[in-house]
Amino acid sequence: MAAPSTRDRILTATGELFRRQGYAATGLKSVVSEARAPFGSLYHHFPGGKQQLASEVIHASGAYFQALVCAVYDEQADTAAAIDAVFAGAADTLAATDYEDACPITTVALEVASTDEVLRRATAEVFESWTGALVERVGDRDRALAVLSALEGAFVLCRALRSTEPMLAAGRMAAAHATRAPAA
Amino acid sequence: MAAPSTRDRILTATGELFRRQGYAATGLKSVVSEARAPFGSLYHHFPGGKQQLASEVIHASGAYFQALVCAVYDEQADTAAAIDAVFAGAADTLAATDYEDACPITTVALEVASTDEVLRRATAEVFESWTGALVERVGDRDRALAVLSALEGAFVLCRALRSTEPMLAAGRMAAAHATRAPAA
DNA sequence: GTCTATAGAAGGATAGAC
DNA sequence: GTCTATCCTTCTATAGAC
Repeated sequence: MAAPSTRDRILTATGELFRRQGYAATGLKSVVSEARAPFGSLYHHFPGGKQQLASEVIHASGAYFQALVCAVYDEQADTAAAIDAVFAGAADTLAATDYEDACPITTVALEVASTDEVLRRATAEVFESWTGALVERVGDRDRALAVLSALEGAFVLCRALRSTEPMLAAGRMAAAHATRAPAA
Repeated sequence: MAAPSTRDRILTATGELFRRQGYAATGLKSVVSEARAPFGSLYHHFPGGKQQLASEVIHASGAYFQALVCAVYDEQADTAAAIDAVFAGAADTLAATDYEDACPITTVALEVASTDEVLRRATAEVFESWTGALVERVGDRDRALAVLSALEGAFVLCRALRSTEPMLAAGRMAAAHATRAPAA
């Protein structure tokens, strides 16, 4: 494959730093240092500054994560097995990465929800896209939102407790719920 | 009631800022300004600086939130109604506060999980305490962690989407799960 | 389009008068 | 124990050479 462009390296580095430590704690100096790019290139490629960079990172990592989860999901034959596989896969990844590689946008989403309307909208678009993909698979929006809530919340607890236990517990609940008949 | 002490005003103000915008984005200058306290008082009462302040805030808001949730829970007659009441109450609070008044420590928990071991432990202790309170009520640790994951994740989605829909969907799932017979 | 240097504001923390 | 002034670092952003 071709070597990634400066712009792509900046996006990737920012995404990793956001996932690990969030939006406010991530300085643009650390970004260019991590991306091995000169500082000026950042404002050349992202004239809108930190906000534009964050907006693009949110959408890019959102799309990447959605593709990843859908790939795991669609390998399985039925809904229960698919949900199980997604939560078990998330648990494995957490354990294998020292609890760093969780949802790429949750931390940022919480930081900006009440402080930056542009970025809040970006995270909302990503969550809506994920919800749409889940609706196609579990059948209705109510169950899709419930399953996604379980996954997001389990990421929080696993990272704080440094344990995969919440992810596995949430997975059992989500799999059972997604295969139950919808309520009246 | 007596007027709150300078120390208490600092703790309260910090808790509100953390809940709204997180740890890294909250400057100590804003804290003392919000608390109407002189800057020097902060280091007089919290010689350990921002980390000590955050640690105390995490524990204090954690205890406060636990008491609040337990009070709502214990007013109900059975498990399903209790879980319903907690999630519905969270949804009402979110809508009434412009989606600002959510879990007081989630944002901070995610920010510090991979960057500050002292604070990560503080958030872990709080989550463990909540889990213990839930175990007493829903019967086992697996279901307690699943219900808590659903609640935490729903807070994330509700704040990002500015909708109570995820909280209500997660509540239905959690109530059904908490009343189901435990798996073998 | 790449890169360096720096401006101007805000960050955490400290000293010391009162 | 209250409060002001300040230190040094880091932040976002810009200017301008190459």
